[in-house]
Amino acid sequence: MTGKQKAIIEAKANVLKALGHPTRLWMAEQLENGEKCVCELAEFIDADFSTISKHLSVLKQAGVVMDEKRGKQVYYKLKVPCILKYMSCVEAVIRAQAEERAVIL
Amino acid sequence: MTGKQKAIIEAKANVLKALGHPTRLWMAEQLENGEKCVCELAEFIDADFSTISKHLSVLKQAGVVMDEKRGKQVYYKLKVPCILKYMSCVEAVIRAQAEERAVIL
DNA sequence: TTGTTATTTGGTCATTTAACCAAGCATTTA
DNA sequence: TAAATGCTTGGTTAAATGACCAAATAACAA
Repeated sequence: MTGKQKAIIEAKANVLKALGHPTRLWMAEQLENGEKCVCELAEFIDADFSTISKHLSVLKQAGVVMDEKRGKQVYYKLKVPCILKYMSCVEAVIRAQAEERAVIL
Repeated sequence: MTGKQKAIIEAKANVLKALGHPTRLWMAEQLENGEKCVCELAEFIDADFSTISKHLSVLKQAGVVMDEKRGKQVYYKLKVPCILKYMSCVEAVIRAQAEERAVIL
């Protein structure tokens, strides 16, 4: 593998990793219907504000979202909306898993 | 959020997290063209065999791959091949990121 | 049966992650 | 200008992760 190929795979993995946390994935899904300010997201998350802010910064770092300050508030939106189109397949994965476990139990 | 919704988002995040490591993502991509035994994957990965084996078990746990022992070898394959269709979008994300950084630098 | 090959498992350790709290910084409101 | 609001940053800490080594297991070969 060349250095470039390695860098690409690392960047891709980083995007997946950013979405690989329940709170962050939930946030990204909320942004599917348009931008939201931090306070709107925070309303439904049971965690410290600083924790929420840090999760958003992980998503931003990875390139999943972008932010814009307007007045007192900061608005976040998806940068590349297709990122959530994937979820139908991810759901197929977990459905298969669930069925399998059901058989085992 | 109901307990079920929470469980679903956790399971989905778990799949993304499993793919969110360069080595594991690379492995999953290798399996796109059909099953491979551990030794075939290991050939190109500069890590201990035990490390490779553990990465595969993370992918298996998450439901991304399945394994089958045949003779002395264990073969792994994608369980739900669509899991990699996504990558075109992930690539769009990292391309956007790269362009942005290029502008900054 | 003994050895060899292919892979997994258990243990250890350094690093990273994610949570909280406290403090900091803009922006707006009083 | 002072106080309040909305969010981020820095510090701390416990838990999770990922790497390696050594040992275990399983299947085949000698």
